[in-house]
Amino acid sequence: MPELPEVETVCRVMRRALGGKKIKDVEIVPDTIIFGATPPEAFKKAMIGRTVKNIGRRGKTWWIEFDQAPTFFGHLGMSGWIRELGTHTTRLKEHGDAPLDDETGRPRFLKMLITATDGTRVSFTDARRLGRAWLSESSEKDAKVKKLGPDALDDLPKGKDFDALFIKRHAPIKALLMDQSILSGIGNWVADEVLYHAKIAPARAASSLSSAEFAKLRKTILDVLTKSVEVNADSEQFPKNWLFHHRWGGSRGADRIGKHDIKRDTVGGRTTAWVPAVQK
DNA sequence: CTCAGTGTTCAGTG
DNA sequence: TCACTGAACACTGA
Repeated sequence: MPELPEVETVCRVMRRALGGKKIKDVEIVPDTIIFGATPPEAFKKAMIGRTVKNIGRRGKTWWIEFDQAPTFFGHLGMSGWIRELGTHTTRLKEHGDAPLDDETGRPRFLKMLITATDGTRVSFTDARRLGRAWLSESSEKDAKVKKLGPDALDDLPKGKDFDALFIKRHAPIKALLMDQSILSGIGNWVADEVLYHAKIAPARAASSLSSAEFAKLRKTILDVLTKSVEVNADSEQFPKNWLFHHRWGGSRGADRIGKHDIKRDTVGGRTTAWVPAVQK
């Protein structure tokens, strides 16, 4: 269930597994929800025999660029995951990754399997089928990528440019942080984590933030994203003082962080964990 | 059996 | 048209 840190992590996995390699085979499990109207043959034609030139990402959307157009794009939705087969992964459940099927030895919920000429295999799994995959000429021309705001980690606006993204908006700051057309990559848990450390209540109208709060917010976005990418989005390695460790622990709202109560509300249409004693 | 869930999109409202 | 809200989507696991 990926946000920017998880997507960046799987991009690094793909880079290591497939970078510079030629694709020998692509298997598609037909699924008109995930692949839309594009037939399996079109994906195979675009990828088999091609050499991987670059793995790219903007927000939660990623792509594999070859020595020849088109480029293959993907979005992991709520439950998609990518892994290199034959390697260990320690984060199966928390990332919605799929265990191996006992009978076939292949991942459950397999949607796509890419094999390089050296035998390396990379799988794309998605239990809930909210993920998407498509072909497009290039990342510069792709309609979906064009709609994304700047990447929240690699291209975060500075100073007044950052403030300007929010300052005239009256929606809750959390809802705007999760709006992919403003900044791309922040989802539900990152937004909660960031607002907790920035000491800003999630339901605050964006326009009510002071310039000092905007500065704090920007720095906190960078800190949370940088740290979580640094540990390959492995939440067990997130700092002890992160809200993440508590957010799903007590779903009845009885959970505490330090000496403060964690409250659960719906903000921006999503379950929100926050700490009223800290966030104002 | 019921419900929540690390996301996006679209219909409806003002 | 824009800003915003809430429901729908699909399916597993608790």
